[in-house]
Amino acid sequence: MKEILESLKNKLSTHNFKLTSQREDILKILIKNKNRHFSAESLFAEVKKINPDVGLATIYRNLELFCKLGITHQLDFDSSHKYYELDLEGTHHHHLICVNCNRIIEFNDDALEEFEKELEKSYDFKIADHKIKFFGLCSECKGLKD
Amino acid sequence: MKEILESLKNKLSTHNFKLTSQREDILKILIKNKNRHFSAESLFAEVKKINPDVGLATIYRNLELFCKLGITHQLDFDSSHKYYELDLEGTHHHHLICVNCNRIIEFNDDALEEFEKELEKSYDFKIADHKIKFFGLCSECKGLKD
DNA sequence: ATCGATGCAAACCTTTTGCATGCAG
DNA sequence: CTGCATGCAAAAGGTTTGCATCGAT
Repeated sequence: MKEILESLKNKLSTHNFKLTSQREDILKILIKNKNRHFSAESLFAEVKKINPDVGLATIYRNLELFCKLGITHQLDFDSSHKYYELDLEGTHHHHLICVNCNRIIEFNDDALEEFEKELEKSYDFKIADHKIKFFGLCSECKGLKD
Repeated sequence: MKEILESLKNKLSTHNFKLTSQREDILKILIKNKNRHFSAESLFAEVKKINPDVGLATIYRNLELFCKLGITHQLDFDSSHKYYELDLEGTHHHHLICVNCNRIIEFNDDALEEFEKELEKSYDFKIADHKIKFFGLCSECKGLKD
């Protein structure tokens, strides 16, 4: 935990960005909630609990900065809000989204690689990244709908 | 072409929605550009060429209606605009998006079914739908980057 | 004739930006 | 000290809504 924060702070100073208390507070919240998907607004609410004086614009500006530095990345579950997620190594994953309770389950994509290779051949396309979401009913909601 | 329009108009009247000239104009544009992805604004521009008096609010209201009726569906390529696409049977597909020239190539997903079945087993999740996008370089841009 | 559909403009919501002040380096 | 970062408020951009009018049934 501590060492994640240190390495991210390090990434900031390496790129000559200042280590402000706001940036540290935002990083702390992101790290503490590794697998949560934050909107700017919801992150703002969390950071305010630590530092009531933070401004929403600071959240937006730093989320943009963090995405550029690869500290976070942007998700697009819906097209009226932007969502962000901490981008730790070895956590590349995708989402199963329950359409009933909105729970989001993450999964890895090892099995996808083969499919990608075939796609690249068929369409003469070099794949660099992907975004994959499955929608349906999670184990609990499946039961309820029977 | 003609018969697609008729069947969609039929879907409207079946559900007791009125066949206004605006709705017909919107459908005509969508059908004529089957494989284009429209923002409300770009669809508005096209419809205006046929009917200069149409209002943007009408475009929004009807795109929402058409999505409810399954005539169109919403895409989320980026989270600051909503994009829409005609939803014809047998055209379920996904997208290869070139990060260099923004070209969008569509592909079918037959090979994906097996992967889905495994996911359902592993996570005890009933998959109903999916959204899949691959990002990379298309055949032309691949060459340029060599 | 009725009530849903439309056009316009205003409202809304999320995100971005300008500017004066604050603070890390 | 210097210039980047911040907070605030205003602006921007996309979408939705209220209201009077229009027009399909």
